Amino acid sequence: MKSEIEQLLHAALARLKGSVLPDDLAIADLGVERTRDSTNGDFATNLAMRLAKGARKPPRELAQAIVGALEQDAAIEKVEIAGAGFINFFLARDAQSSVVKRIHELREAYGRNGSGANRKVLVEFVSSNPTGPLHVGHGRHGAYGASVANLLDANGYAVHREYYINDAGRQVDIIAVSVWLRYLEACGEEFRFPANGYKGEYVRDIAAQLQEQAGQMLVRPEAQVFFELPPDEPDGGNKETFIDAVITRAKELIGDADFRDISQLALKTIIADMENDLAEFGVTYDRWYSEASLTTNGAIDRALDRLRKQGHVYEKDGAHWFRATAFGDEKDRVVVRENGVKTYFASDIAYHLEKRERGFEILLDILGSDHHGYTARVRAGLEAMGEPPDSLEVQLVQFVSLFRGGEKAAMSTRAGEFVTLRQLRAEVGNDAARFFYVLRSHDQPLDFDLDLAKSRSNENPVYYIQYAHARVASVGRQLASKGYQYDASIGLANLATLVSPHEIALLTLLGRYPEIIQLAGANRAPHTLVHFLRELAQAFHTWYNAEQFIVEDAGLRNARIALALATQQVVKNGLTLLGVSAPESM
RNA sequence: GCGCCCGUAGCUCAGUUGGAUAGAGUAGCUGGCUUCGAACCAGUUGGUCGGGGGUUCGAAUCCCUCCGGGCGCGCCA
Repeated sequence: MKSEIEQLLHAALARLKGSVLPDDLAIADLGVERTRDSTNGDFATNLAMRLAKGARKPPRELAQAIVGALEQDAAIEKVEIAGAGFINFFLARDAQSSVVKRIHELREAYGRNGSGANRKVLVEFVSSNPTGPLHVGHGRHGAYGASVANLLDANGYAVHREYYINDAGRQVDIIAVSVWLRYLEACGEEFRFPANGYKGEYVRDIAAQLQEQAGQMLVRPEAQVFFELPPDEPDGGNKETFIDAVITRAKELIGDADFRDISQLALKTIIADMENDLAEFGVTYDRWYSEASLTTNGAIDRALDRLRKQGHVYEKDGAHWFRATAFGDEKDRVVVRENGVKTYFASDIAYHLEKRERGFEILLDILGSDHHGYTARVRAGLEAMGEPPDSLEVQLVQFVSLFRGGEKAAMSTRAGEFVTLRQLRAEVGNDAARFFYVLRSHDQPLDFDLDLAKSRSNENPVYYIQYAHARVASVGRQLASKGYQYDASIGLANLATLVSPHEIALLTLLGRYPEIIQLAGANRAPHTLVHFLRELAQAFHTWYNAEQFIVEDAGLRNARIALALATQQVVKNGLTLLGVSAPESM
């Protein structure tokens, strides 16, 4: 409807050029928008106010001229000038109710559109280190990323979902040595476990697997060899040395090959667990991309070659530096360390180059808000390699705090508090979790109210929306039990009988849905859809309480049921994009 | 110190990219089930949009500044 109005305005402005409006006037945006208040019509534009200066006419006078130049259109009932110079468009009733027909035809495709023009977008999200189970923070990334990917898909983008596995580097050694130490413990050794080792219960589980596979075959060292290190050896903070000593010792004792086998077992187990956890949460990927593969497939060498050929790498203090400052980053970045090992940053730009090589136009990274420094440097890397820096888009997701009984719930592994995504899902259910995670804008810290999320009561907003869907299903059952049958052709032929304010309000909202999908997709903002669905459910519940659907008059009855079914369809379409189920009964 | 994000009703948050009288949920208060599901609805109380200045027809939104909060700033990953 918006585009029809824009066409009418374009034609009107063309007619006014050279007389009321200057010949060379360029208008980029007609400013046609939905009105907030229906007393101002269905659509409005601020065009006259913006053009007033160039036309040297008062806004209202110019608005009058524009309205006078508009052609008649069957879909527009009337056009008004209001306020400082707004032009308000009121839709004809037929144009309002025709949305019900469209929804009946398109069904689950209603709202989907081609605005993405099939552009290839790679959405990378969660990408948590494979060193332990996913926690509630990752859950937000999963829910948000999956919903954004769904929205982009609905907007006609060619979407690819990817999880980047950090399966290279020191942390892999740390998880491996943690497993090995727990294995030793299970074999009866006694020692002080390193403070920076991974201490979760899952490590013991993997150690138990190891024990099953290996029996008592692995070399059991004299524990003293490393546990008699000086007690004042630093083993806290971030710059650990004790754990590195333990890793080195472990490799000496059992050999690199066995150590690698342990790390492979740990990674395989943990990744399988994360994949399973996310899949149960309705979050699935097209590919799990291994960081380690960047070395084997040559992507890192290709990336470094490109940087070197462009002259953006120099040597200092024995290390190789990327001149990131030449591309707007705040400091230069090491890509190859003094010891010859490539940095995480080298992997990162290689990964993004490789995404470009696979033909992705938009690289959408969904990252924790603590990664905000990362954007500038990866973008600098892309630009230096000759790729468009704008191809990288980063959405930062803020942290999650859990609240229980009005108190902030502690989230420490050590205290054995509620931390994992799996626990959260078990406590509140997948639907409530998916819903609550995207209820708030992703760039806003999230207070997750556990009591509210798991309450099976009227105060829980997820049920409010699902209830609208279930209620329509219930009407269908009631209809059958009263001996009626819904006849779509009668219903769609009698849409003109839907005239109450509640029905008009509902029709208007249904018509807005495709715009909401576009808006939410363009802004990477699933919460926009959540708020819309709440509004839609409210309009439905209001109508439901105000009118009886199952009435004698067959025309009215079928028309109302057609509207109810259209509402149900849109609720379902929206919830599906959010990964929330739309139950027939609750 | 430098950089990024943020501050809207008692609480949790929207606000369609600068529009019309700043809105929801929740909490409080008042009503509505013999009737398609009350997990619902109707009504009502509640605001210096952190403070100040600026830009313009028009600012919660853009700019400056101050106050307050969160997060980053490794040859870690």
